[in-house]
Amino acid sequence: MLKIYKLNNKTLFSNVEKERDRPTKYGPVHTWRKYGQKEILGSKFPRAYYRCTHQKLYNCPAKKQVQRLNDDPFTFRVTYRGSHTCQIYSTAPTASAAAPTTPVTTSFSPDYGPPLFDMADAMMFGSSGIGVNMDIYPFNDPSHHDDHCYRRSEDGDDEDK
DNA sequence: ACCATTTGACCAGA
DNA sequence: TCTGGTCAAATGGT
Repeated sequence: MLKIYKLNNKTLFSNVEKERDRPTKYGPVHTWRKYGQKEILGSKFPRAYYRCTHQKLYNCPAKKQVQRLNDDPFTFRVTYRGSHTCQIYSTAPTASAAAPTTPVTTSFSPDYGPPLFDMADAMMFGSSGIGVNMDIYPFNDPSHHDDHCYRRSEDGDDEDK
């Protein structure tokens, strides 16, 4: 699953930050823990690696990586890998044991609010010059074909060494 | 004190 | 061996 996010200056960064852990009416939001960052050949900006915060509790394999574009520093590619075994995206059997207090009633609907907290992570890539005030414009990128930089982006939970 | 981030090291695949 | 992905100790924030 690949998403493209774009920044604009409207929303305060602090707002984005607060959005991070706040559950919405759509259900609890997934939170990510950063576990690595790498310089990528041919990319001006490093790529950051995240995984589900509650991996330990739920054994959730969900991961994502955030890559800022070379030509457009306001645009980020966020590649999601794996599927959550916890909470709303859950399709895995272990979800029942995983979400004791969280009824999995909400499905991932198109009108699900933009995961702003993603940008909080993304903006940490040397946002110098951009300023603190920005807004986020996430949108799916169905017509994205050049996956040469990426391995499979389907949720089939590819190789996990 | 607990938990997330940082950062270089380490590892595996091409 | 090079590159991308992950680990884990140290660090910082709450």
